[in-house]
Amino acid sequence: MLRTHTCGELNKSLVNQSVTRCGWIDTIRDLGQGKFIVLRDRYGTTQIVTNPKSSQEVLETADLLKSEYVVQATGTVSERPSGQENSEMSTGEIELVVTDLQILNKSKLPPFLPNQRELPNEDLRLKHRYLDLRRPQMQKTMFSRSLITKSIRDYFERNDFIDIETPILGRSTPEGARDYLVPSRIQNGSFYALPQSPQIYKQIMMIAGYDRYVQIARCFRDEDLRADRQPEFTQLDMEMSFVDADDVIGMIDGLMKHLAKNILGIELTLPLPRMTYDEAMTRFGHDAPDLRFGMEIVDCTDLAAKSDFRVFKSVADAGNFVRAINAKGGAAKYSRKGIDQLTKFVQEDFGAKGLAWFRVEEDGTLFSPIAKNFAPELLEEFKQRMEGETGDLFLFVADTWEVSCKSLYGLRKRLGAELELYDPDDMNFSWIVEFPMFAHDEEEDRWDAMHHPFTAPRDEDLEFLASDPGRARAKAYDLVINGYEAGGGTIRIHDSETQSHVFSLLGLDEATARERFGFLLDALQYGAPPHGGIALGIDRIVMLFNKLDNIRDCITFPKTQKATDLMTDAPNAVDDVQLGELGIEIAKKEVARS
RNA sequence: GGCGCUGUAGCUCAAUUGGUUAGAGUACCGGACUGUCGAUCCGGUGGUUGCGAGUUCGAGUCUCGUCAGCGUCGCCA
Repeated sequence: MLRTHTCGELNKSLVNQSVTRCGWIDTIRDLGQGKFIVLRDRYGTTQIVTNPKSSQEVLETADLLKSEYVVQATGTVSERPSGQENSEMSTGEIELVVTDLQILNKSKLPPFLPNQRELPNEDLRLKHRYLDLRRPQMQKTMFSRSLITKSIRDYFERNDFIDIETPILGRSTPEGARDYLVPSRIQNGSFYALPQSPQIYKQIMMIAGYDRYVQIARCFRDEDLRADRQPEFTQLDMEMSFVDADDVIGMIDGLMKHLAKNILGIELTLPLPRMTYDEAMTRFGHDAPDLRFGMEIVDCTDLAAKSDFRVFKSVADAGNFVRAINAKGGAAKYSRKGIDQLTKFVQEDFGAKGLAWFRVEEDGTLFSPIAKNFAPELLEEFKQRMEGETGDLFLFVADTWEVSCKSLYGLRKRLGAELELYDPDDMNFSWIVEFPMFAHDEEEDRWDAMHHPFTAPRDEDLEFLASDPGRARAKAYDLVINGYEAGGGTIRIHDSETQSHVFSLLGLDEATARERFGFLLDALQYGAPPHGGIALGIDRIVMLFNKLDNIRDCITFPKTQKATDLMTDAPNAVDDVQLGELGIEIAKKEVARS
């Protein structure tokens, strides 16, 4: 070992001992007769000092030091003179009076310094990720991530789960997200797919009798990126046999309590609250609502039908919806111009035709450019329904159920942040349950699986599979934290009769189903136990537990929005020899990257 | 694929209606200083304003294109 101690562990108990530490030069303060040099490693920082009594060799070496040099410093731990302690530093009571100083490696002047106050632009951080990862904030997140995965593994081990690895090279199935494909050299023209999730393998493991499976699994989806979405991400994937939805939910409840305590030091009360999908859509317009604040959606369709306002009336008469949110105290914050921006927002992002608004005035009356279309008594009814008070701003979307949900959800999320309706440090855990089995695809007039085609219907909804598929609810559950979908799971179908029924509803004929999922259908016929599970997004959990607002800060080497790794420049072009072995020719060279 | 924001010194940002030699802080380099800890003080280096066209007497500023980063909609069973 080149060191006896790290930079975070020196304290008064070591005074007068000779110790050796290694680290990076964080700062140098040169006072002429002596230098104060702060050395940094992942455990912390300590100050080392030179003075006129230092050896000539030490002084000469100290003169050569620059930012981010890697050094080895041996010296005597000394108490700092009275009044010179630094309470900001964990090692601030002591310093190291250096007796030997070695430069282990030099550093070019970095484009940015790990201790600089203003964060550089993200592209620069990603290009020089090794410098960015030296920043204490990034290190803190990575340690937190490590602690989270360790806690997860401990929890599942205590609960008799088996940690099992599943293949990365798998079979492509055209369901769901786009696959990342890997060409086969041995079988030219054939491709593996990287897993979007280990879904099918873990079901097979249940059939194989490994009744409690867990894996921290890397998953891949070739879709566009977002602040909370990367093409390559990590899931906590688990599956259990002989369980129903409550058992899986209960197991994850326990995990969340364990994590909240270990990572955040807070006690969660179990069970975590649950809300049905239908209730979430009605009250919040979304299946992953942020429950840290209110501002729920209020349905005013019946009132709208009584107005002379053509837009409201026609929408109501057509069987669509006039729904609203009340931005409490929002009238002051949103001027006409501000409301115009909100209108543009719902139009451009959610396809709403417009945004009607009312302001509650000082005298309690409602003001709006469209108010003249409403009888005074009707306005009063609106105010009552919206629980309006002076200074409130009502925002109405009159549209289809889907558009009103999306628009009001978007507005609620935006206004919640802009009006600071919640404490950013709050953590809200809840379940959304009883998702629909199917979503109707209007364009192609067919049913799509809301989750995946192996999801089991609720026992009491079995009959709807035949009579009214849109009414059938699934044994499905999503964990929502602060308005983010932290994960989702289902109880799976384990009998082939129900499975065939679902396939036929999805328009999958037997031959197609066999071609895509034959191995699973076969396996289901050899004694498949009732089973179900869940997958949680580890990156998102790290993000939420660390109060971060983007997932890239939780991943050591993330991709940009164009799915590039700025440090390695992946993806890159490969030479024709490599392509030739794979039997591949590029039809259209759009980008030639080196 | 759509919409929007951003791109100026190593870094973070300024630059009035289009108008003189594009500034500041920080970093860096040199000097001073025995207790600093965002050290301080003095001096200095540093720019093809992402790239390419166009409009104009004149473009960091306006227009078009393009590249990159970010946000978002579509998409993500």
